[in-house]
Amino acid sequence: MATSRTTAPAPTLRARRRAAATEEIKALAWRQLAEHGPGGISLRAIARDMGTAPSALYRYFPSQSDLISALCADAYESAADALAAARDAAPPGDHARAWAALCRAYRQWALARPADFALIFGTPQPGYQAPSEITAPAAARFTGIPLGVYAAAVQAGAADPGRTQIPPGLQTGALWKTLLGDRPPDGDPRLAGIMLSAWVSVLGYLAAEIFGSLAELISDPGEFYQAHIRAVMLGMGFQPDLVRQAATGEA
Amino acid sequence: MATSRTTAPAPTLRARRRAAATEEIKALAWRQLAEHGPGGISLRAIARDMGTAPSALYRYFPSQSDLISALCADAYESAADALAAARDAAPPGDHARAWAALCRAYRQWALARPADFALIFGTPQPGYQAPSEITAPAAARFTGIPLGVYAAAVQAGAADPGRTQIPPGLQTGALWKTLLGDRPPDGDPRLAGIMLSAWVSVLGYLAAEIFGSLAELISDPGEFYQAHIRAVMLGMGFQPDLVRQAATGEA
DNA sequence: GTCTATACACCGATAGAC
DNA sequence: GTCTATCGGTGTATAGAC
Repeated sequence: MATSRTTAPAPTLRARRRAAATEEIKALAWRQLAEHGPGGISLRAIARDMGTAPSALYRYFPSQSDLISALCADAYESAADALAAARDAAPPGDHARAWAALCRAYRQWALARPADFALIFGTPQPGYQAPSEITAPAAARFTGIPLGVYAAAVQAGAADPGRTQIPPGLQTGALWKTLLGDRPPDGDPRLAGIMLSAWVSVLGYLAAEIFGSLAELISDPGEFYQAHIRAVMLGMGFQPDLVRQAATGEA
Repeated sequence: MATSRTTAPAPTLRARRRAAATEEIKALAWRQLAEHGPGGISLRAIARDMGTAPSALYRYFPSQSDLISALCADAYESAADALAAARDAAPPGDHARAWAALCRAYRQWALARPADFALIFGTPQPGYQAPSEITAPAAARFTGIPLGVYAAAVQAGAADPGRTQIPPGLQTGALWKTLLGDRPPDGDPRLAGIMLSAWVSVLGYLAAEIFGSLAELISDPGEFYQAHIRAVMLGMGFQPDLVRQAATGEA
């Protein structure tokens, strides 16, 4: 154990090489994910592309499941980044437009990275499920963004939870604790339930569009998505006139 | 071609044996689907369970894709049966309760047969997509049931499309033609769009619950589903007082 | 028409030499 | 850390007996 006097985090060239290899593995896995879908991630193919032996990869990821878990976390981070960017780019005062922008960014992200979307929200892979200790932080950041936008909208009076029929006291899952832990429920306790119901409605549209069950039903998905968002916003208690003017602009 | 004077459909013991074998293959495939998820359907395992050679199965299904297509059609039929049963069991006059019963049956079906749900609404399998000439009829029957219930509710005055923000003229996909072909749009043209938006919201909840992205967020999925259904019904223009009394009973 | 037998290429994972 | 070799598994396809 006597390598050096300082136990400070040395750059450790070895560690850098290892991190680079790990990133290369994930990048190639991500390409396979996009091309062949989840379940089409082949360690052998990755090794072939890297010019190494398949068994060498097991030094970086103990199994294929661990590799996919890492991809799941990255996908959540990617989605959260897209939402955060849309939130920050919205004009500060218009909360209804901010929510609509969030929904648009959500769809744009899902359309741009359908494999990531499927990895997170689609059919779980047969054997494993993403260990929540890896996924949970990224998932909490992802879900926390629309929650924050909606809470701000309610506080500013752009949305009124009283116009909904969502009862209070619905959220008691583990993730809500990490989600709302440092933010005491000073507002309406129904708020999280309303947001989650709406968020799930948006997810439903995206799943239907991206997984294909919507293609033969409608001709203009973008226009239909706008209408769907409007309906969802009304269900959340947004002011109807704000909804009407917020959901314009390309979907 | 001179087998007999009558070209009438003889029972043809051979054909019966073939049909029985086909059904056995599908049953075993369905079991694998439930146990190992889509993509885990192995022709070799089916052959092993049947005590025959793997290649023998190719006489019944030209490829694995055709087998899965058959399963897709069966899954759609199964879901449509569940919805139709709920519709027919509902008290004739109460249209709001009929819609809520439809949603409950939808969830019950999805929970009872998650593999079928994933097969139809989950991540599409990498290589093939279900040929619409096989899937479309069953899918049309499935989607037509909630559409009929909602149309009846609107006609009876239980729901008012004018309370929504769904614009008309959204539905122009191929399936809508077979869906509404024999039923001219005598009613509100927005009707189909409203129903589809709501149906997709319901699907979103089910996808989130069954695919696992909802588990760590809420503790009582059934109660949350009820609340979600209420919100969706409001978005469809159902009378609020009818919504309040319709969405009671176990979810 | 039906089935058996076989060959091919691919996969994840492991053991052990270097 | 990387390699070779190997195991058991898979879907696909073809040849040929009955």
